[in-house]
Amino acid sequence: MRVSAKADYAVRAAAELAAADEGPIKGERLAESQDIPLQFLEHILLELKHAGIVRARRGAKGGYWLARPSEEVTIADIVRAVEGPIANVQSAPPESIEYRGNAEHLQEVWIAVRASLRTVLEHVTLADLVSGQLPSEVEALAASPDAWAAR
Amino acid sequence: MRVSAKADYAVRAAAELAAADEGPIKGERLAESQDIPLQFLEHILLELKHAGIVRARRGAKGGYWLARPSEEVTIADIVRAVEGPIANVQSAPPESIEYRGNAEHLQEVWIAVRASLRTVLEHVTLADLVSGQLPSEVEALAASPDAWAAR
DNA sequence: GTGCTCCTGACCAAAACGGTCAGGAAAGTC
DNA sequence: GACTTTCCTGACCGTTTTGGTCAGGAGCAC
Repeated sequence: MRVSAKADYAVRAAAELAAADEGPIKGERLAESQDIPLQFLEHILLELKHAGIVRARRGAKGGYWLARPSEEVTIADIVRAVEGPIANVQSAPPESIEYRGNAEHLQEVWIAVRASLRTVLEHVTLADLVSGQLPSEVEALAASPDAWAAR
Repeated sequence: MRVSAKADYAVRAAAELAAADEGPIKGERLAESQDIPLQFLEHILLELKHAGIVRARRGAKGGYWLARPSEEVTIADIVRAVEGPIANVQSAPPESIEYRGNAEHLQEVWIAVRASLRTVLEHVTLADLVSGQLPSEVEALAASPDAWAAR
C-alpha cells in the first residue's frame, strides 16, 4: 500500500513535461528541476516511452515530450506504466481471487479499495496537476484536515 | 500500490476470529480454514497481538481471540498492524513531503489517495466483513461493474 | 565526423517478501 | 511433577523488488 520512488519520480517528470510549452526537454533538465538521479530517471522515461506516454528524440536539440496533450494523461496511466496494475493482492487482480469461509466478502473490499484508488488516480490529469485545479471530488478528499493527519 | 500476502492473510485470519462465537481458536484451525501456512500465520498473529488487536493463551485450550468486539476493529487497523502506515510515498508520509516546480500539487494528490483508501479501510469492520453487510459507500464502490474490470 | 542526447542491458547492494526451522515458555491434564 | 499442548520468538533462507550506477551503443544535428 505504498507509492514507490519510481512512481513518484515518473509523475514529477511528467508534470515538468506537461508544463513545458516548447520543444523537447532534456533528461538532464528534468532530473535537475525535480532533483531525480539522472540515470535512474532515464530508465523511467524509457518505460514511459514504451507505454506510449512520452516520446523522445536523440542528439542535439533532442529530449522528451508528451505523446498526448496533458489533459489526456492521467496519474493512473503513469503509475501503471511504471508499477503495473494498481491494487493487486499477492500479485493477482482482486477479481480473480476466491475467498473461502468467513473471508468470502473480502474480495468486495479489495475491489472497493481499487475502485477508490481509481476515482483519484484516473481523474487527475497532468494538466490538472500542473495548474493545481484538481477535480472537485479529489479536491474534496484533500480538503479535509483529517486527510492530512498521520495515523 | 499492492496488498501484500501478509495483509491479506491477517485480515482473513481476523475474519475467522470475528466469526468464532466461543473460546479461543487454535492457530492450526485458522491456518486450515483459510489455507495459510501455519508458521507464517503464527508470526502474523504475533504482530496482531503486539498491536493489541488479538489476544492469546498458550497450552491446551489455548488459542487466539479478538481483543475488542468485531464491530470495533477495522480493516485499516489490521493492515496497519502488519504493513505499517497506509499510502506512504518513498517510506515517508505524504504530508511531510515538499514538492518543487510543476509537481507542487502532487502532495495533494497523494493525500487524496490516502484519504480515499481510508474511506474504505477505516469504515469496514470485521463484523461488516463477516456478515457481508458492507457500509453503503463501500458497497457503492464495489457495485459498479466497472470496478470489477481489470485495467 | 563530431558532438549531443537518448537507448539499452548488465550489474549491484540493500531491503522486502514469503516463508521455514528450532527451540523455549506458559497453560492445562494426569 | 511429568507431560502434552499451544503460543512465542529469533534465526535463517531463497527469491524478488527497489533504487540505483556503469558502460557502451545508436540516432540526430551541425
